[in-house]
Amino acid sequence: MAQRKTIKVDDSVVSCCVSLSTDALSEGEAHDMAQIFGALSDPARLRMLSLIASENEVCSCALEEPLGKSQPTISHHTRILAEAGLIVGERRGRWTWWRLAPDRLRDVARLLSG
Amino acid sequence: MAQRKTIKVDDSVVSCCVSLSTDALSEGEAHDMAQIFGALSDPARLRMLSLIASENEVCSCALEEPLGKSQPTISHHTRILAEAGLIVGERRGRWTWWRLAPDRLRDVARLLSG
DNA sequence: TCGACGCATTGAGACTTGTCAATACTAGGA
DNA sequence: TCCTAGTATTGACAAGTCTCAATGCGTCGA
Repeated sequence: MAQRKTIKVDDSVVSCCVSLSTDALSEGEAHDMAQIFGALSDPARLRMLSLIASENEVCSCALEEPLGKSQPTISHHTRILAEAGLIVGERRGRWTWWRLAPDRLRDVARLLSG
Repeated sequence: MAQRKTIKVDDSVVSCCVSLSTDALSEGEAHDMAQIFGALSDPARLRMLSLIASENEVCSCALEEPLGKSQPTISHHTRILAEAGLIVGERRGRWTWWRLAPDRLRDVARLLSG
């Protein structure tokens, strides 16, 4: 089995070298990757990501109307995306602004194609 | 809103042009993408994919022992991966052989980094 | 200090998912 | 035609997820 380095970011494996197609994943690596893909496995969250990506930076309050979800639901989803390291929130006064975690999607993409 | 073409493969959106970071996803696109990521959101399925990728072609019977799951569970997971278009099964005699759907992971990767 | 506003958390209900025992299906060999 | 072996399907249960109403927590302006 080839030697392999992994990088832990926000308590989840992102990879410089981890890939599906090299050799068998450990249980731990599989668990961490599954969490990231789980965050991407909900239509509402994908649309949120898409909105944030296209606007560069979005206030939580600006997500309720286009998604048609209640405020607690939006908060729930932003939390899941943030815990997966996909978005980053910054509180400015009363508002929380969300933006994509830089290069994070690219890292995940590398897991698949690497 | 920019014009955009999509390709349907196995009843799910894979993209030549769909991307998270262009403009807002429709509900339909988000649903289809969520199905693919949902297939990737289970540790057992990720390890299955990894095993298949590293062996090039794997018999169903060769997945039970390394994953420590029962035969019906293995069958359940292979079905989900196949329905997401990530693996392809071929029956030869009594055995079913699984391999990665060519370039499918790369297509999904492009959804994220495109 | 108080009220209003934006967001987070809690609790509950409906729904989905992962798992396995039991059973059915299908192909090969005797 | 049987019997056996590899898979697929069904049914059931536990665990997890999505959603929203109600409530709590900070922050700003008056």
